[in-house]
Amino acid sequence: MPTIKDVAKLAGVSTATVSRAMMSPEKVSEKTRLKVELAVAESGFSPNVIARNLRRSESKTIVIIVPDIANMFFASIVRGIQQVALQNGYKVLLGDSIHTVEQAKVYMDLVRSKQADGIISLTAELPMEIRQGTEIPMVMACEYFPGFPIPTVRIDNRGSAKRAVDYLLDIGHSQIGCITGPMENPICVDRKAGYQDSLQQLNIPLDEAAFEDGDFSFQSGYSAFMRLHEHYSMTALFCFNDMMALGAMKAATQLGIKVPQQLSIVGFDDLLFAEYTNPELTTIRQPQEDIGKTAANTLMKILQGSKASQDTIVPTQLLVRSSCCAPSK
Amino acid sequence: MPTIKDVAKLAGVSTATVSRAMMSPEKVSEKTRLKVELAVAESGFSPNVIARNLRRSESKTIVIIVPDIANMFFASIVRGIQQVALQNGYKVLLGDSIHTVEQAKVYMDLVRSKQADGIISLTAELPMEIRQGTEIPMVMACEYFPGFPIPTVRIDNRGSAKRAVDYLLDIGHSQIGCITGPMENPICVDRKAGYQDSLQQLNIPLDEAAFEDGDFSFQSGYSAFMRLHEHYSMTALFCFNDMMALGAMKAATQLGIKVPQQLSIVGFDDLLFAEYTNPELTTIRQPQEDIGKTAANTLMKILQGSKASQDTIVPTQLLVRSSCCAPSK
DNA sequence: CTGAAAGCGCTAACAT
DNA sequence: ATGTTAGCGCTTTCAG
Repeated sequence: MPTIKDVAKLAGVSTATVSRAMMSPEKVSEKTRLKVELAVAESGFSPNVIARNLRRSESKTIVIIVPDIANMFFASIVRGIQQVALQNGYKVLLGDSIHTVEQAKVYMDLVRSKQADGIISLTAELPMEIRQGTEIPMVMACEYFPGFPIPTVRIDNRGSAKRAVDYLLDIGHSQIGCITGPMENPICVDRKAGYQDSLQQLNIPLDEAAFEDGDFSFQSGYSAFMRLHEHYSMTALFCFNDMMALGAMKAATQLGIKVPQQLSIVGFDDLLFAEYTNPELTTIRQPQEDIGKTAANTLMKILQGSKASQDTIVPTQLLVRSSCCAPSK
Repeated sequence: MPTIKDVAKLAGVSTATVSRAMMSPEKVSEKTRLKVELAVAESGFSPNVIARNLRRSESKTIVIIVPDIANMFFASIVRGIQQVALQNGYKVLLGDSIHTVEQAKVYMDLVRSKQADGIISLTAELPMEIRQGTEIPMVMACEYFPGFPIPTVRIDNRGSAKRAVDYLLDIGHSQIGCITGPMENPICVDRKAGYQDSLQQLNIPLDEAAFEDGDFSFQSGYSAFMRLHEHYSMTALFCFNDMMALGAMKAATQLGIKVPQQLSIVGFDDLLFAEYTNPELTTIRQPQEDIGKTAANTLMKILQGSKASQDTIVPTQLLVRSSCCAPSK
């Protein structure tokens, strides 16, 4: 591989001039710029970015931490991030933390060791160190943790959940089961509060038996419904994500419960497959790609040195499809 | 951030000794090693990996090129790759080529510019340059391109497709529609050949009307079925992937066609959701995580300088679920 | 507008 | 076993 020295020799100029011709062409005379360009082409030179990064002490790379790369929810967010990162000349490293803070730490260390400039975390399962403020440029998307002094991009989880349950109430349900996510997770606490807000406004008593925990996977939705069905009688079900909703739908079908005639189901996220389920899934749409883009833009600003970056709340939307109907009398 | 110099000063040794203490502890006396470790801890030193990489001219990073990050098929493969990469001390960069060779080239250039050591490509949409052998350490997974001198890890597409269609014939079908992928793609050509092999062995005449092209997306499966249904009468359908199968299933349901009673459907891939569709999808299982691991292992060997790396074919499996039954008479 | 020279932080001969 | 020294390839003052 040719280096900048080779190009300089070939063009009959100094390495400094070659560097300038590439980095800031306006600082170089038209004539020499052309000489350099020619030499670059002729030699097939491609700058060693590692050397450049060392010199400028930046890596032009950001890291995305996802808790589970197999969870389809993150794909579009990643794509959104990738888009604006690339536009800004950044590469994107994807790190799967497998729901462990140890792995998350490994990825955060990439910044310390100068392999990355900043982090976008799609999980709140992060080392506690960051509680007392971290020097690491970082933004969190979707999830958050009260007390973490980190800019976040997310939705109004409480309001969105209320919206979903309001809809079920509107069409006549009052026995509404709920499959939650892991309740250590603040967004799950919020969604549960939203569910409760909704019932309370109609003075419907809360029943702890209406809840079963899942972990956001298909499988957990399936088994949570099986448990729930044992001890709670319902005409509708609200699930904290689409994957669990699909799992629950399968369980119901297997038990001979007709959806939506005997059981209405509402999901959360609006994954790609949500309109291809049978019946099609009514759900709360999170603008995944937007969330990714916004998070990336926020990080870009931080990397450019702007301090005061706020949390942003992006809007959601209830998508009414055919997995719900009025309860049969 | 403290540098190796600071640590050296603190420990009262030379920078070389600090470096040795970290890289090859056995070359350093017990006593000084402890001094160094202490100094490292006290200063909070974390080595600048960029500098190290420059010096050693390697980046300990590999790049995965995926044609479409939103296609769920790739998630588990990526996870498999990530696992063995991490075990071998490599980071993983994920690049979405959005089905363009230009973007793919951008990612391949990361190797030239020393930002990455090697590539695993999950797409065959690559610059033609690599036809005449490339110096870039690279392996291809799932897809391949005849004439590319690159080690590949993939399945027997032709045999697997035949297997799927054989099954449909076995249970009594003979009018079998087929939703293919883009036919420029060699694996699609193979799968189509497998379909034909299957019919030919029973001397069933081939009918070009049985085919419609899709692009592997839900949406394309839906619309391909709508078109196919116009001009071809069938009792069974073979789709080149699960996402299209689900799209087709939705289209059939919408047309009032009962699955499987009036239409049996077989997919391909065994995505996570395949056993949560309604009815559950019979499909060809690709061992996605294994494919990823094998590809990564192959690349690791290449990076360690071993030349003769062969193509590997990993086995598939027909998973019989409830989306198929004998045709009604 | 251009060149000379000084490093970025680290590792690896080569000495001792 | 440890220290000295010379870069890896690039950017960026500082002079001219």
